[in-house]
This record gives sequence, C-alpha cells and structure tokens, in this order.
Amino acid sequence: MWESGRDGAFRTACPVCGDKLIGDAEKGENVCPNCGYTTSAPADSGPEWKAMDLEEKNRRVRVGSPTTLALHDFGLSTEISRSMRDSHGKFLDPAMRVSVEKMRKWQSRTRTINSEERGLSNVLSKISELCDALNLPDNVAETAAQIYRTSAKMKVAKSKSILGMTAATVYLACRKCGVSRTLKEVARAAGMEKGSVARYFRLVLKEVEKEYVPPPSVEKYISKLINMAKIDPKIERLALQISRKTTDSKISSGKAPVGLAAAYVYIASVMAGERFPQREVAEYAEVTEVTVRNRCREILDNFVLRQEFAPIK
DNA sequence: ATGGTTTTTACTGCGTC
DNA sequence: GACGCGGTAAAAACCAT
Repeated sequence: MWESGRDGAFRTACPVCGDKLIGDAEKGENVCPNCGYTTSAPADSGPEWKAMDLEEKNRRVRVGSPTTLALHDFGLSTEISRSMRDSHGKFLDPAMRVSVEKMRKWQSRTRTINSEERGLSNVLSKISELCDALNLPDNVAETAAQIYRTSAKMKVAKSKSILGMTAATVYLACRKCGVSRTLKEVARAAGMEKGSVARYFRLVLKEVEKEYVPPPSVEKYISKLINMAKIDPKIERLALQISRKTTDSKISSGKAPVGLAAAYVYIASVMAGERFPQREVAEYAEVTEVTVRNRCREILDNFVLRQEFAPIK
C-alpha cells in the first residue's frame, strides 16, 4: 500500500508493480491493470468494501467448477468409480457390474488414457503453475492454454520440451493480452535460459499465431517502472506526456521498449526536480545504465524538451 | 551462416557532496 | 573518497535474411 500523492487516499496496491488494483467483483479478485497481477483478495475501492468480504463471497459458491480452457477436458469429465455401488450406495447386481465395468473401460480409453490428451492436461497444469508464479491474471492463463491447445492440434508441440512450450505460450499470452512481462521475467520464472524461451516463442509465433504480436508499449512499461519503483504518480504523468510527444520518430525503432521507458522515467524525474538515479531505473527495467543513457541521449538529441513539461508544483 | 543493429561489459574522466 | 553521470571501444546478443 502506498499513499497517493494528491489526495492522500489509501488504495490497495499491486505488490508486484504497486499500481492500483481494480476489483473484479464477478471473480472476487483484484487485478492490476498494469502488470496483470491478480489476488483472490476481496475487492477494494471504497464504500463497497464490506460487501465483498469473505462471508459474502462464500455464499456465492457455484455449482461445479467453472468451465475453463485451462483444464484439459474443460472440467467436464465424468468419473465412474470402482466402488460398484449405485448412487444410493447400494451394491450393483452382477449384470449391472459387467456393464459398468465396460463403460469404465471405454471411458478411460476415450479420455486421458489417450496419450495426446494426457500430455495436454500435463502442459495445461504447467501453464497455470507458471502463470501463478508470475501472478498473471486468469485471462492470460486462459489465453496461454488456448494457444497451447491449437499448437497441439497443429502438431507444433510434437516432441517439444514441455517447459519450453509452456514458457513460450505464457509469454505469447502476455503479449496478446498487453501485459507487460519481459521475456526475461518469464524465463526466470520458468527456470530457463532466455535464449531458449525465445526460440520456442518464435516457433509458436510463426507456426501458431501466424501474425506478429507486438511487445507491450513503452507507456505500459513506464507505468510498470513507476509503480515498481514507487515513484510519485505525477512523474508518471510527466513521463507519459513526454513519451507521447516524442513517439512518432526513429528513436524507438528496433529499441527495446523497456529501455526507452526507463529513459523517459529518468528524464521525467529530473524535470520534476526529483531525480531518480539512472542506476535504479536501469535496475528495475533490467537493462544497463548505458542503455538508459543512450536512450536519453537520443531523446534529448532529437527533441527540445521545453519547460512547459516542468512541474506545476 | 551472415551481416547489420542493439545491448552489455568494462573502463575512464569529470564534477559534486 | 564515494557517488552519479557521460562517454567510448569491443564483445556479446539479437534479428532478418
């Protein structure tokens, strides 16, 4: 939790990047609009606080699990138990027993016993694990699951590393959902080399997604950095302002958005008279100071940042 | 594989506190 | 002296071809 600069009101903040969480009443969770972090905590935002406490939430239990793409059979499978009793707990007569036995056999044949399906459910659980580790919202996990499903269908996932496919689909899902997670971050959470995640990612992008999915915008990263570093939101506004006025240019082509964002944050901080060290922005952005400096130089070489951007105090 | 581009590594000099 | 900053050369990583 931090105190907002202007009105001094307390808000529930994202523990990952510090941005204000938005309550999703339907799911009873909070989601960070910036980095995509989710909690199962009750929603915040003012007056409705009490209505969303645990008790209230528990009263709204649903019947059966929600159908979800993250379960290999959409959570709709039926189990036929071995107990040989009917629904009232009575034992079945012998004739019934053999037919139930047949049903069970056939069902298991047509369901997860199928190696394809078993592999699928395996990967899907890995996907949700990774998403959990990265605190990603459900929609990203679902998107990742969807991507993996189609890639399995297209045989792209055939004889590929499960971990690699998992990381790749999760990263692609982040990009599709506009959630600002770095390849580096995903790779770290998956315990993989950045390079090999990138290889799987390119594969999936090319074979499954067909069209290019752009990385998160500079602005997304600016917000992320500001919030991670707990910098005053007024500097965020300034940084975004400068960034917008200087986007349409060659200075951003081919450059990593995070590095640019770091530069904007740094520039904004000095313009606001609250200098935030390069070293630290660079650290949060997981780039080098040199990169921050280079981006700064390019911005300042190509634009005259006038005093109108300066703080109004 | 290759070549062009970007990022990192490593190091140096300068001013300030 | 430590720190923040700016710069550079060369190595490494990246990307399209």
